[in-house]
Amino acid sequence: MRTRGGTAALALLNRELIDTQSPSPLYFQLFTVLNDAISRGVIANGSRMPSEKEISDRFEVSRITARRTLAELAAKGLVVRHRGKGTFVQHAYQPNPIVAPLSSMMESLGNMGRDTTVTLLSKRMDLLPVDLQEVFGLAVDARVCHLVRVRSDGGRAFGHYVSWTPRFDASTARKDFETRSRIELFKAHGIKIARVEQYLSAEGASPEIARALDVTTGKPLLKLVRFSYDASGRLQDHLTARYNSDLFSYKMEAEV
Amino acid sequence: MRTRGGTAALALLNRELIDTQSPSPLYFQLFTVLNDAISRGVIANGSRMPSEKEISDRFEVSRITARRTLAELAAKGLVVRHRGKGTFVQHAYQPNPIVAPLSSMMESLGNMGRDTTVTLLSKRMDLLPVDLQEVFGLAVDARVCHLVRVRSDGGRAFGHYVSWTPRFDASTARKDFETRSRIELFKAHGIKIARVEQYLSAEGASPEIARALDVTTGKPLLKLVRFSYDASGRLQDHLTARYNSDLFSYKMEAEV
DNA sequence: CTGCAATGTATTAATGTTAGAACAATCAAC
DNA sequence: GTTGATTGTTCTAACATTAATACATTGCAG
Repeated sequence: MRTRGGTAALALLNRELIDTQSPSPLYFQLFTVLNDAISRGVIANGSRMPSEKEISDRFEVSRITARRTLAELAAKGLVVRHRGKGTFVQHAYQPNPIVAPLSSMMESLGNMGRDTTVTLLSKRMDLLPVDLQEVFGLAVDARVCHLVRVRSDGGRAFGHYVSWTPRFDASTARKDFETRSRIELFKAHGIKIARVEQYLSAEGASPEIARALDVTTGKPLLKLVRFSYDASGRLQDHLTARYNSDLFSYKMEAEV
Repeated sequence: MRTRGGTAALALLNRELIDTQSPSPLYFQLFTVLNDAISRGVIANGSRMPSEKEISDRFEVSRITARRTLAELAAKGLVVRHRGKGTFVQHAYQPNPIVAPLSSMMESLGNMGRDTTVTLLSKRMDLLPVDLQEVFGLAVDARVCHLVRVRSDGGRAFGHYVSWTPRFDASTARKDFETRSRIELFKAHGIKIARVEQYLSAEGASPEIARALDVTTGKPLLKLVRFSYDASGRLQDHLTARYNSDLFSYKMEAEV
């Protein structure tokens, strides 16, 4: 029997990763597994993907399903397929994902010596959503500066930010929100933050955020919610950040 | 026209939350949205759910799909349905989710004055997975103490822990892993942790973990990976924790 | 009781998912 | 060239999802 070099990726694929009982289509579950493996570089660029037969054997699905999975990856441009040869990863992935220190003002520190850029998706003076009206303690008809931004590294968006800041006004130029750091902007508007409170959790990508981060709807994202208060205890800023955890994670170190 | 009190929950439901283009069935996307809202107490216990017609109008789906959504919730026991009356939430949900301080040894502090319990799902001397062999720097055939535990609060599992600890041995009683804190166990085995390194990200629930945490496969979970080193820089413990973020989140406060 | 709103039930139909099977075309190893 | 592995193509078939429509049954307000 010939051993054509084998498929290293195969060893990483496990029947336990998919669920026949889930209402989500099998081909899509498999797509998610392989897509993530490629995005994270677990299956290296240029390497051969498992064949249709290997996938169908390994995961106990029909060849049709295995085929559909690879076809979706090919449609997305992550792999190329050649009759008689096989399926190969073609994806200039980011070798090391961004690892940001988990500090109080992490968003601004997200650079970490990296050349990240911010894009302003939307800037409006808007009514607060119901759940924030209470915490801000403003009039229900108050219009508050509402920003939606995306942070990218090497052309790939990894963070999505939604913020509400009463003291920001319409006067600030769009470009300032893309080029100047958040701390600078706070200073420029006379905002002095004395205390921040942050919550970390996970959330599936809504269709809107999935579009902005170029991921599939429902993909698990790391979610950070930050409340920034001034010395008098008044809420000055509310930020909700969502991160593609294939490209970004928080790191924390401590001496014990 | 009569106004039967209306459905408060309706205001919280947004067309933007579902994606017609997603391969995931619409009824399942809607189920996820409503299930989460009930779990988090956003839709209060005892309150009326939106009717089939309200859901189908609001989300622009057929009544069949809206109906299927409510039927799934009823099958799971979260709501009860009465012909002519409507659908009502019946779920003794946890009023305040656990909010743990994000500190170095957070897992042990997860109690926070709460009465959480640990269940040991599995305890084996096992071969290390490939990706950990390198970081531990042990022989490939070394058998390492491998624990799988679940932490619950009020009968509901919120955290799933997988750990690898070379210095733990077969002698320790199962019960010790459920009753004694991790720090105590480290001490008892002569392990002195000098430095920890932690990474936070998000991950969809695998079928196995979904079962342990009683959530649907693919549900976004908060993931923490911790490396614990001794004074000589040797890795003494590796922990992967996954949290149901409906029930648990990390909190961080800082004076600036 | 009447009328409306809500859930329960049924039918038809278009489309998508999964499986099994057979065969064709391409590539590389021998 | 022969052989085996791989992807491409084409069937059939069972089942699930979603929609549109109609009608029945139950509960409640008036």
